[in-house]
Amino acid sequence: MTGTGWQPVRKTRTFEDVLAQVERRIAEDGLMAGDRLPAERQLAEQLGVSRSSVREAMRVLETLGVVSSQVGRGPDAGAVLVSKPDAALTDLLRLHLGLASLEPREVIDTRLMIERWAAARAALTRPDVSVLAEAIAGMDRAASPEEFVEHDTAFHCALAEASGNRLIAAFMRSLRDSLRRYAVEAVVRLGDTSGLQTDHRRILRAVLEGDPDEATEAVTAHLARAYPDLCGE
Amino acid sequence: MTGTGWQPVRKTRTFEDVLAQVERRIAEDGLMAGDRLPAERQLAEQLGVSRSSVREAMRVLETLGVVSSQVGRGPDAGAVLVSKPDAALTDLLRLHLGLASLEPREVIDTRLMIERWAAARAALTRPDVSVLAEAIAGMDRAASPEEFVEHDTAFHCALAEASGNRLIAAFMRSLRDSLRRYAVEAVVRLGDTSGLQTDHRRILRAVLEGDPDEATEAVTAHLARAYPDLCGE
DNA sequence: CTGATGCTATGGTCTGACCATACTGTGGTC
DNA sequence: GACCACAGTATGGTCAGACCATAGCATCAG
Repeated sequence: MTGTGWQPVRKTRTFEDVLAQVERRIAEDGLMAGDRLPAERQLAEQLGVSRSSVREAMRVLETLGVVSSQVGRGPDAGAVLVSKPDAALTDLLRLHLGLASLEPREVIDTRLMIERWAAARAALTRPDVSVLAEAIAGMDRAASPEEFVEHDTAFHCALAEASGNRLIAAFMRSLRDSLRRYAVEAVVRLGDTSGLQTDHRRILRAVLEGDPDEATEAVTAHLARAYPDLCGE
Repeated sequence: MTGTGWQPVRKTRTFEDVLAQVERRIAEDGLMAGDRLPAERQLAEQLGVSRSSVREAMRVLETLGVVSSQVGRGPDAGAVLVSKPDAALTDLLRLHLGLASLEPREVIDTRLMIERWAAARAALTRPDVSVLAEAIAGMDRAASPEEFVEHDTAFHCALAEASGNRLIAAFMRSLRDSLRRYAVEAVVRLGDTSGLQTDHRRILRAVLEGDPDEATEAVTAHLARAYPDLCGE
């Protein structure tokens, strides 16, 4: 289950074996999101392992956003395959930020990279921009920095969604979740949000007009305003 | 432990409580990579839960690349805090690709985005390029597409490392791991690798000369050659 | 036909046991 | 005193079996 390269010759643990078997079954049977996995007790018997080991494997799959477990009985109960990488990415970023093994700077830089790319892509695909417009209106109405950031996050995540790339959109959502604290600080530091709103409208206009270069430029200007100390790129 | 937003009012499971406690302890005590967590039995007693629940929490943390468990006794035994997000990202991508909830196109596009950014950054930071040069030499010596891709991966990952952003470098490694199969196919399809090598040398030169625009351009040209069907960006 | 009620399969949790591992300390030997 | 063999022990890994809460399902009474 772990990545391809691993130096130590460590013996494969039972739950790792379960993971491999489940992954193999997913690939061979062509299982998709929405399909059900066998019940824990059943899977344990099939693989000749204890239920504990199956449970640990399930926990891993759940952490990776691949399965969702529901108690009870019926079609929706049991371990169902899903596709929710967001929580996994968010947890990953938050924990590694907490461990100080990632600098905020690195996370913010990553966000800059994603956002510029997504804006250009969104301008090319001419998406539905109603969510973007609504988010801008929400920011206009916002009565507190927290509320402003809430709608700001919605705006930027919608922009990433509009790029049409689900991986990048998921990454963007996770980055925003991890950076919410810093975003609020930035808004408080700025005080006046009218400049940010001007930027947002410029980004929206560029997307509407299908001008990727202008969209990239607008996003760059926006982020330079929001994080002036990090603009040196 | 799960991300901030979660609609269902689902009762907090015990292992999630353990995760929260451990995370709190990491934050409050300022624990860093290399520090040890209490033993499973000890932690279970401290938190008033069973060892099973502690183990499930450990499995999650291990999946996220935050802890590493070692059996035996001594200073290196037990659950040690680490910082290895690579395997987590790789597993995440591979599983979601297997579930067909992510298209190869989306992953490859993400790679393009990262690579262009990293090349420009590397050109600005003037890193040690010996690894890059060695990777190019390795590709010259390669006797099979698999071997070529091996060194090609090393080259592109080294480029990402050279950007100085560990998050992006980790993401790049995971992307390459997930895409190894497609990379080999691309090399086989091309047949002749001399063009790719010309590109690699151009990228290396641009980084050496500290020219970020040329580096971006070189990477773009390289990827357009490697994935001609995806060049429409 | 409808509603109430017991049944049952599911995940969630706990307990207690045993194993393999790898360090630690002890004691004997040279 | 230095060194080595060996028992002790704390660690994670695994298993078996039990009990609980949940939630759909089947049955039966009206």
